[in-house]
Amino acid sequence: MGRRSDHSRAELERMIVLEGHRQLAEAGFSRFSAREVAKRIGYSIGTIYNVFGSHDRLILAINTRTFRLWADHLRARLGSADGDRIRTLVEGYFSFARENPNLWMAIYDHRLPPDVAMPPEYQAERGELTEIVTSEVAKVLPEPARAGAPRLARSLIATVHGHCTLALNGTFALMGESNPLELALARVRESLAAAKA
Amino acid sequence: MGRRSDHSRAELERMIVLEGHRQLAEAGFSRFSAREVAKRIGYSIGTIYNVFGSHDRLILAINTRTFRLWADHLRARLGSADGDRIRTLVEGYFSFARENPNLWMAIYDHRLPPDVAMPPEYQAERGELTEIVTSEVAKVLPEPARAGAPRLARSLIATVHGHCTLALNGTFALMGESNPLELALARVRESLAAAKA
DNA sequence: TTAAAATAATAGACAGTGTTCAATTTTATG
DNA sequence: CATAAAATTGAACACTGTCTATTATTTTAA
Repeated sequence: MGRRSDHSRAELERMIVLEGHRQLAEAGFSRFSAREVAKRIGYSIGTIYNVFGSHDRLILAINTRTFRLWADHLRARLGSADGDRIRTLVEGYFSFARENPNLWMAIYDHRLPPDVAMPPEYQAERGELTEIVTSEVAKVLPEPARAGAPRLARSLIATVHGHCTLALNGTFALMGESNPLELALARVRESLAAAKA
Repeated sequence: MGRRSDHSRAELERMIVLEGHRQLAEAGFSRFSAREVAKRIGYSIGTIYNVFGSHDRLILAINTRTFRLWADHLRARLGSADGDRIRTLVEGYFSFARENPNLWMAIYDHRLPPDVAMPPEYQAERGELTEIVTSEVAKVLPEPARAGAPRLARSLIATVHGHCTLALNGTFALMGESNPLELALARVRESLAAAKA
């Protein structure tokens, strides 16, 4: 059959990503099924492969969307932030991950094979996220230290990421730690204080 | 058939874990196959399930072994360390992950379902690893701050873990960062310095 | 020594998965 | 309307983890 409804190709693509997003959020990375996505939007598995080409590229498209939602989440929080924007940033990192654990973890669960290229949109959304952090870090640093903001921002992202990962996968609970967020924030503050001096 | 060779049950268990370890190191978590493990040691898939009961418990057994090797790796490095034991620790964390990327990542790739319990040996090996770090952190802290060593150690593990994760999955390379290890070490030093003051 | 019980191992069946692709149906165009 | 183009299908393939009835061996008991 050919085009069977009023959906353009772009709209079909959106439908698949949207339903895929829903599925990934519900089932998690390991139980995600492209067949199930197709079934739920009333298409067959072949259509998914015509549009996305592979499982990897479908996941990539879904993760790109997650990145965008995550960046939106941070921007919204920063928009209505009181003075402590660094805390807002760390809390925003954690809260998105906690509110969307399967989606957030899927970003890091998915390791793309060497033969499949990273889509430009994916890299763009990812870049925006780091840009948000970098600009906030720069704001907090005194003029002479500001040149080091990008590098410090990457490092602070890694620091918060590590705390968030171990929080979500239960490692901190196993270690008897009940407040990973405050732990992460303390580390970030120390590093910023050191950069100021 | 019954026992067909001179392998005791415990020896068979070891054989499976050993070959599984090899497979996991080669293929990585997503391409790991219990069937392939069985085939390579000359047994059938059923035997794996008689011994381990499920895919999850096999992975758990393999990851337990990885934890032990990792702890050994750190102990060996600390044993022949010069004065800078903190650097040795961070470097040991990174070097094990870099030398065994698939095994190291598999530890965090594997999310065990809520219905399968964590084996005591798993938790024990994991505990030893954090103990190594905690004791080194305690050594570096002045007497009055030493009570906070366990909590700080957890946090520093998370910090280094985050840097190591983003290093191995290519995020740092994408961000243009070429030396994640030194970044991690700098953050750790800052936090230790802050704890001393 | 032989019979019974316990153990070990197998291989096939089942329901899934990602992937491919020839066949088919729908739409658009001349 | 006829034809070309595009979109969609679903069966087939080679896998996967999991379960189970069957068979073979070893151990134990009589």
